[in-house]
Parts: sequence; structure tokens; C-alpha cells
Amino acid sequence: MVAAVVTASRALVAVSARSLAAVGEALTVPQFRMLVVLEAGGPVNLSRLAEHLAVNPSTAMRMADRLIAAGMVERTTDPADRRAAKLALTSVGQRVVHQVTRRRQEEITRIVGAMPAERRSAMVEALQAFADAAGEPQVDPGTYGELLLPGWN
Amino acid sequence: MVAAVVTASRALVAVSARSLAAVGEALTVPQFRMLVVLEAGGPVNLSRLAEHLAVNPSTAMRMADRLIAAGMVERTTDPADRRAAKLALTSVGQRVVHQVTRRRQEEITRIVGAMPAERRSAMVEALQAFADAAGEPQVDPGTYGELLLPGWN
DNA sequence: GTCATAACATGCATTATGCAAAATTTGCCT
DNA sequence: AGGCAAATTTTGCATAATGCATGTTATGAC
Repeated sequence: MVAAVVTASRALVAVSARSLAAVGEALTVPQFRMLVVLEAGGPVNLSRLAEHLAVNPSTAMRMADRLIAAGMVERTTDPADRRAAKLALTSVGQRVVHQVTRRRQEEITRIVGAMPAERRSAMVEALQAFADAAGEPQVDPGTYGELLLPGWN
Repeated sequence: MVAAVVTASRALVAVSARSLAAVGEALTVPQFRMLVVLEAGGPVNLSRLAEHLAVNPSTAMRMADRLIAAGMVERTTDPADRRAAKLALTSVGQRVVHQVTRRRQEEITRIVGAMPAERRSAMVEALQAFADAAGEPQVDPGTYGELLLPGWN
């Protein structure tokens, strides 16, 4: 049982890593996580972004700096509160997220297509039961697609 | 389908992270991976260890240095080939691996116990079908228990 | 108007990671 | 025996992620 879950997990992680490497941009997994959160949540300030990523604000700060230097994120000062910075994706960042997401969906679809069809619905139900038993909140497949623990990315 | 697999993956990753944090020693995930490989494979030289971990030899080198400093790994020179270093777990390292592994097994067992019993065998079969379709080799639950991709740890 | 608080920014430290180059040892070939 | 290529480890240099502690600036309350 444990081995089955661990093996399946490894397969999925490998898919994510490949879909990230397939994009021309040199992106690390934490950087992609930040882009995904920004795409899902729109412009946010640094503190909330750090909370979503479950990292220290200073970590999010410098990750954002690098993504800004790479042209994928932009920072503007919130006029209503000039302490706060608004972080948002640029069009380049949006394109990158869409490319990686599409690539991953394609690969997972290919893998699922190689599975016996009668196993597919059983897998979904079994995995949902497992996640429920673990108390894990469900994710939205199109937006949050990464494992969201720092130190694991 | 994708969401189900991703969510289940996250749950398992969270289990691993908690079981690692529960041990008194301050261990990172890559460090634990190295300990696990050493426990499974016995004394190995640096190059083979780096291959197993899929990291650069220099990375494995310095990780080993830290684990040696922490008293969990020991390095001896291979008498048959004095270029090569033999890396092995100390008794402390073995104890740590066993503690973390046992803790994780306990937590997964608890989660599985909270699942409806009729779902369990279906989950194993479905996950194995998924991993087979992805071409992922099966893992041994008692030894290799981590996701084995660098950059993900 | 001053002061506590919030939010960001920066300094410092550690770990993980890879590439490139150096140093040592082995093994082979002449 | 001598030399040279290859293997193996080690070190130098660089970057990314991470956290804690500290400073800096802006807000809001009194």
C-alpha cells in the first residue's frame, strides 16, 4: 500500500519536473510555484504571497526579485498603501505558466490513456479517499498543480 | 483525474515532511535521502552514491561531509582502490533512518485505516497501473521511501 | 504630533546544487 | 620501467532557496 502510493507519487513528480525542464526558460520548481500562485491569485502583496507559499517573507522577496529580473513578474507600489508592493505576472510569466501547465496536462493525459480504462475511475475514487483520510484539501488541477510544501521544491 | 493524483501526492509528501520533522535531529530531506540510500546499499563510493541520488558528485561530497560532521555517516578509504572512499551509515545514522521510517509507516497506516476498507485494494491496483503506465520502477517501501528527484527535495 | 504597528527590505548564515579544474591513484601499453 | 589516459575524489566558484534578526518606511490611532 505504502509502496504503491510512493511509486505513483514519484511518477507524478517526474512528470512535473520534465514539464518544467521542457520550457526554454530556466525555471526552478519554487519559481514556478510562485508564478502559479500569482496567476491564480492575481496581484498580491509580498506578505500574502509568502503565506500562500508557506515561506518566510524574505525568501519570497528574493525569489520575486529574481523573477522580476527574468521579466516574468512585475512589482508596483500599491497607491492605497505605499508600504505594500503589488506583485503580478507579466505577459511573459503568464505564457510560461500556460506552457508548463499544458505540457504537464498532456503528459498526464498520455499516462492515463495508457492505463486500463476500467482502472481510471477506481483510481480517482481511491485517491480522493486517501486524501480525505489524510485531511488534505483538494486542489484545482488547472491552477495549483504543484506540491506546495517548501523544502520540497 | 489529475487533481486526484496531485492531491494524494501532496498528502504523502506532507506525511514525509512531518515524519522527518518529528525526529529530534535536524535533518533535511536530501540528507535523509542519502541516509536511506546508504542504508539500502551498504558501503558505497562517492560516485555511485551520487548516481543513486542523481546529483553531481560534488553535491554528494559536501552532503556527505555534513552528515559525517553530524555523526551519521562515516568515510573510510577503500584499501583495494585508494582513490575511492567508502561511505557507510554509523549506528546513529541507522537509528535515525529507522525512526523516521517507522514514524512514516505509522502515519500512513493511520491514514489508510481511516479509509473505507473496500477502497484500499482498489487504490493499490489503480496506483500500480498508473505507475506502470508512467514507466516508473516500483520502490521498496521499507527502504526507498522518498521521492527521488533532486531539485524536489 | 508622536508612537506602536505593519510591510517591505537587507544582512548574515546554512544547505543544495552544478560546472570546472586540480590532485591522486590505477591500469594499460610500449 | 616509464608514461599516459582514465577514474575518483576534492576543492573553487557561482547561484538558488531558506530562515532569523534587524533596519526602514509608511499607516493609523490617540
